[in-house]
Amino acid sequence: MSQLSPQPAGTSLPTSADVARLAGVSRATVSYVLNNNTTVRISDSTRRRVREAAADLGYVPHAAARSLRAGHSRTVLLPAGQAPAGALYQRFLTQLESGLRRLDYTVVRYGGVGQDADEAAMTWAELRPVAVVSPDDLALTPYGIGVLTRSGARAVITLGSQPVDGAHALVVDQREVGAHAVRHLLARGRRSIGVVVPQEPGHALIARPRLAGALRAVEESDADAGVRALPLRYQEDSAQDLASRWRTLGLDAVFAYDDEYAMLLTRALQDAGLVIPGDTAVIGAGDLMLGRLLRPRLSSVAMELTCEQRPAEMIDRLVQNPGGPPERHHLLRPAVVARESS
Amino acid sequence: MSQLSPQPAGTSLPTSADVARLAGVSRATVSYVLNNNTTVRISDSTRRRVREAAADLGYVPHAAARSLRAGHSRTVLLPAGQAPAGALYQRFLTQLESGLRRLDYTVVRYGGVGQDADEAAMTWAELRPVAVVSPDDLALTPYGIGVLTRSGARAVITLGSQPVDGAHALVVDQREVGAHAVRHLLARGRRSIGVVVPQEPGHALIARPRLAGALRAVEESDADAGVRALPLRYQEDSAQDLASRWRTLGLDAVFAYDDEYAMLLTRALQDAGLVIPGDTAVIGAGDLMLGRLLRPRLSSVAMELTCEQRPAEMIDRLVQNPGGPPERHHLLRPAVVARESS
DNA sequence: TTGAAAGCGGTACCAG
DNA sequence: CTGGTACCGCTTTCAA
Repeated sequence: MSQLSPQPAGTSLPTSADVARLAGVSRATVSYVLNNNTTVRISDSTRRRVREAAADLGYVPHAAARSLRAGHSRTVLLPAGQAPAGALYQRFLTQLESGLRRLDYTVVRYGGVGQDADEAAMTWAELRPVAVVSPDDLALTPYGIGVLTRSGARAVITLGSQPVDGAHALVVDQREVGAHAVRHLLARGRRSIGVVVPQEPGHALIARPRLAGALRAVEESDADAGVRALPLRYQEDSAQDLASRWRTLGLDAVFAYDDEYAMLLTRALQDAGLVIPGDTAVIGAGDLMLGRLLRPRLSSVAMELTCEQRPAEMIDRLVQNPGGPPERHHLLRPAVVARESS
Repeated sequence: MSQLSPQPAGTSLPTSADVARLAGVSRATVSYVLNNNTTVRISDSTRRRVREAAADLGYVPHAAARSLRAGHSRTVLLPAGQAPAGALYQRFLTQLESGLRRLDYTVVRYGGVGQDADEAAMTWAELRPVAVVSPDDLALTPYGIGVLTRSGARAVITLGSQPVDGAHALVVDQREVGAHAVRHLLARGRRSIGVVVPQEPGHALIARPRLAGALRAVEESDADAGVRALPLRYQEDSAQDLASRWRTLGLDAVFAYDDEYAMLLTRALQDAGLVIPGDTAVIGAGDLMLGRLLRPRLSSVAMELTCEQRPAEMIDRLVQNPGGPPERHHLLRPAVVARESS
């Protein structure tokens, strides 16, 4: 095995032709050897010579040339939406990414930048990705899906609350989070329920379905209960303002959007002299460790993004076996963790 | 302007030859028109015909073919390290990413997967990136830098605590965070200082330099003070365990690694009957909103990852103007926010 | 078992 | 102003 020695810091990287020349064979042979092509028999001595030549020169194949010739790449595109991703989603993406890397895909993340969804689809298509996982704040259209499909993408997958026709879907249904929270509060006998709606724009895409789910849960219940949206900014003064108006709102419970907003609001309510859960029950979402440190300990809707089949493997399957009917997989598993605050 | 109509869902994406045929011109002309090549004059009528043909066919250029011909791509590689990134770092990467996208680079994030740094460098080199920003948990070696440089990378930039010879560096010196915290505690008259060291492996790369900085700050001071490392897991029982031993440790202050660990530890100390900051001063890092909700309000080392020059623009400059001496830019701006806990 | 050669899709030179 | 054409680096028949 040749040493990885600092090559003559010459001009540019050697090509397979350079390797062939040094090994005294043809470029074809180099390709066979380095790709472990089994359909062709190469003598062991030749193999060794080629390998040594490649190592000596520090040969690195040119991915673009290879995929141009092959007609397809192993690129999976993960466009990041405009919104800064939450921790849960980040973790999911990171896992997906390393899962795909393990299956030997090249993961390309496209940073969100103001582009119309159809423009974006064309930009992505330039890379001829073998699969695309698109978050729903980019609202892929059927036209965009068509472009990507025709560009060679063997799987187009949307990730978010809304499936799109013609694409597979990893469904993250945030409505279920709101519904779980509200059902829990109703079961606890609460009837007048506030639902915090963060005013930070990045949260809108999650807040709206959570509120919708809360509303639906009340409608579906027999109880004579009501839900009210409570705008809140992630700032102490905003929370204090809301807390000071609390008694006039006549609420006996609140689903605080997530644990961070819940902690913010809880503190403000307590400072305003309200007793939790006596006067008002509070539940958050995300089941952060920090919520357990509150007094009373914060109830929360715990969430997991999981799938019976690992998403990376699912994508691999769809890529290897395209043409099937659109698949839907629900990823979000909410579960109420009842603690002291409700 | 032609409509974006659903093309005949035919076989595959058209090539520039198809566009040329439909427009009745040569492939060269198509290339000139679509790239707005200024060195060559094309009649307006031809331009229009080409543009229409391209739109009608839904033509999308093939990025691999283009960069093969060009000999280089506009790909910037952002390998993600093994460790799950913290919120600050995530935000930085996201900003960098969209900054680069705005400058028309294609950002490729490589998910961390168990590879030796030199192997990784060769894998990256296959993509012929124009720049690489490598986090320091991948410990790029001079050999790896050589491979990347010779593969056409016009800027290799390390991101982390340690600059590497031959590469530019965005230095994130976590030691300064520990130093700031400890200097603050010393100024408050504290002399026996604990430093929390999280036991979660993902935090080691940050925790170690923060501890080192804390030690250095004590050494550099005139005070007769000492620092002691306090292993802690991010679990209530671990914090309770530490708190129960607290009095035997004889500490009058603690730098709790970050605000989350600080909140965890604060709660445990208070539950154990200790008074903060009377018995023990506490300071965290990160300046989370939630820390302000604690009683006493949590002091913290606020951090910002900034640079007089936006990192994306800096990379662009290095790419356009390579060959200069290695640059070092310090990104981390720590600043103590003294509240009630210290 | 190996080599020669034809492209993959674009770009850019040079001739017309 | 436009068309023909060589070539970027690699894979893959087809012949030898």
